[in-house]
Amino acid sequence: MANHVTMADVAREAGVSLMTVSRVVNNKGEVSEATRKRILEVIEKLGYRPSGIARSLATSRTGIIGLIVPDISNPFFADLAKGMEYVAYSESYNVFLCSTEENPQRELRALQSMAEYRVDGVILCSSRLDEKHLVDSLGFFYSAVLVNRGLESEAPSVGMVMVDDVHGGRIATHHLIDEGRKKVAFLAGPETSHSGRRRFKGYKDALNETGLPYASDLVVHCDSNVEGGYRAAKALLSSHPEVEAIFCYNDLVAVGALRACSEIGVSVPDDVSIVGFDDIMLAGLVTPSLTTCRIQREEVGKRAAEMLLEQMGGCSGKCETAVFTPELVVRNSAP
Amino acid sequence: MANHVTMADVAREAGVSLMTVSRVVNNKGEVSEATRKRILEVIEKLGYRPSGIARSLATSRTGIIGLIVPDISNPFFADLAKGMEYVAYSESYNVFLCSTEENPQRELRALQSMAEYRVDGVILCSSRLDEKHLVDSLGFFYSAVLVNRGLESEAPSVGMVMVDDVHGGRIATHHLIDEGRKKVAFLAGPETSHSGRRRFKGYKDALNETGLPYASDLVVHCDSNVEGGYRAAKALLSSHPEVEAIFCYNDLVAVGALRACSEIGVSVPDDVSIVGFDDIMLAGLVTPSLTTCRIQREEVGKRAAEMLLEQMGGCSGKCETAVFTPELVVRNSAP
DNA sequence: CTGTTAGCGCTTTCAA
DNA sequence: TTGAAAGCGCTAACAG
Repeated sequence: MANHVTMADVAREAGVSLMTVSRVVNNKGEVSEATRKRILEVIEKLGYRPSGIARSLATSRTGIIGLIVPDISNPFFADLAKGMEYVAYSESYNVFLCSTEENPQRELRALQSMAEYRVDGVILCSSRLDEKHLVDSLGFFYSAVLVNRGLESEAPSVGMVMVDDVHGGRIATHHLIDEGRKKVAFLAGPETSHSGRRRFKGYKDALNETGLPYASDLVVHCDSNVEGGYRAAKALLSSHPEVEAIFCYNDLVAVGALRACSEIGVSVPDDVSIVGFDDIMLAGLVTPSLTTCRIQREEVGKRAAEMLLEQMGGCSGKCETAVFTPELVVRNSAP
Repeated sequence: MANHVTMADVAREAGVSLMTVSRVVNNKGEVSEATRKRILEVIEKLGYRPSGIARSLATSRTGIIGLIVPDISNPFFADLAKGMEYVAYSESYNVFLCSTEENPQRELRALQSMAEYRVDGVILCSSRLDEKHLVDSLGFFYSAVLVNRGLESEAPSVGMVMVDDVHGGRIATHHLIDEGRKKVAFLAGPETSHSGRRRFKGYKDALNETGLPYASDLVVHCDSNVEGGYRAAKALLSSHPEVEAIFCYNDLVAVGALRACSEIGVSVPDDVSIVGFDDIMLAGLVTPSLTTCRIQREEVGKRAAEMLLEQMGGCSGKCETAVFTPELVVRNSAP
């Protein structure tokens, strides 16, 4: 059962004014020890809980940071969230997390409801929205940080934490080519993914730099999970058995590709070598273990939170950008 | 930049009263087409967003459901959250997710902040709180559903969704014993875990039923993740090399045990066989693949949300309990 | 040290 | 079909 005890009830019961109770509740201003103690007792006795809603309305501060991710069951985002929450909690903010199932509609709705709820700031990860919707939505927040999603237009007080996906795509693809593989495919993840596009650019750059031809039918979009990678790899390998290597959008997709290979009797890394992206825990656990591009996910999350807190703290003008560089982790799927 | 456009601004600009704007915003009550259109235009032009805070204060409804889990990076809870959110969103509730890092203090804080924010209902998963703190905290909510955590005392309007862990522990342990293993250890997970205690009961029941002796030094607590399982298994196997089988608190722990075995040259399942719990995706992906007890996680999440919505809907008295029965999935780690 | 007076932005009566 | 008044529970800014 919920409580309907209000501050007024406490004040009446304790025989003081609202303000005195408020001071005690917020540890603000001078209150004599005697009354403080009495009020505390009444609060306890009545089971009073202050209303965050009312307080927020009065102060126009919620103490809440919104965090929006495409899919919380992707360890990449779960780890990011962990880093971000760590910082937020240590500054006594609470975190309002929404997972949008890779669905731009849901993303829009999450953004909207956070705007309506007047969160103090929002961290938006790997947004799948187009530039216009994104900029419009961001306009409703005092401060915001974008993770892994650039902005073409100038947006005021929007921080950015980026991963150098182009670089990641390059080194991953180069690694495959250095092994002597000529036919390198790319399982590109969701079409809406901006990091996917940048990884694709890195992939193409590497092909160019080594004089290998680019073949658009070796690039296949897929869902950003094991199932998506499995399906895409199966289709790809059956229509293009000449493929010698696959660069995957992320580790989940790569694990799916691994399964597909094992199922159709293609040996990894002998017949086909595979590189993933992210270096989630799973990457080191599958057989063969996955060569991948490591991203310091918790650090990315922490940095995003710090940036947001700085922004909320004051100087709202500055629009910082932090960049994390992925590094290649060589394991057995592409030695 | 945030907006400070209020309903009053819209009313003034449109030359109508507050109420008329409110009616348009909420699609409630009769408003002439002409004024409705005009108001909508002004809203668009001014970039007005209603304040959820103010609305909640006036209506004492937030449209938010709180979800608290010990660790969102555990796929078990991520999947649960997915199922739960699916139902919540389809009823146009928003979900406020908090991950407590297995820390009872943080759990208490999450509960408290959700109570202060007057969420319409809360779903609390695998609570690590003791009975008293738990019952006290629950008292602040209109409605609540507990997942995977029983309550000894009677609590009004608290629904429960349980997994039959005792059964799971029994069948897992029996499976190991049926293979001919006599020395069966249990990696028990966190001491604070209630499902761990129930799985332990199942484990002991199975030993009893087959006349095997129970040895307390074959039961080791550990963190609920791969690292925890790895460490515990390593310690266990070095002090008790006679162990022939390990039942693990969950799949993450089991995967850690798998790694430990492989590292110290113990073959699974030849020397030691291993059974996990949950059947997360990872279970089918590691080598050897994991025998485990499957829990229909998304279904559990959905059921919890449905139960909460029913409770919020009306008849606050009834205190339902749903039980899900885990089933054994036999793979290679314990054939 | 304590209390009073105004709101915060919205919705809920009730009236026009 | 529209509006005015009151209040949701709290805090800011002054008084005393």
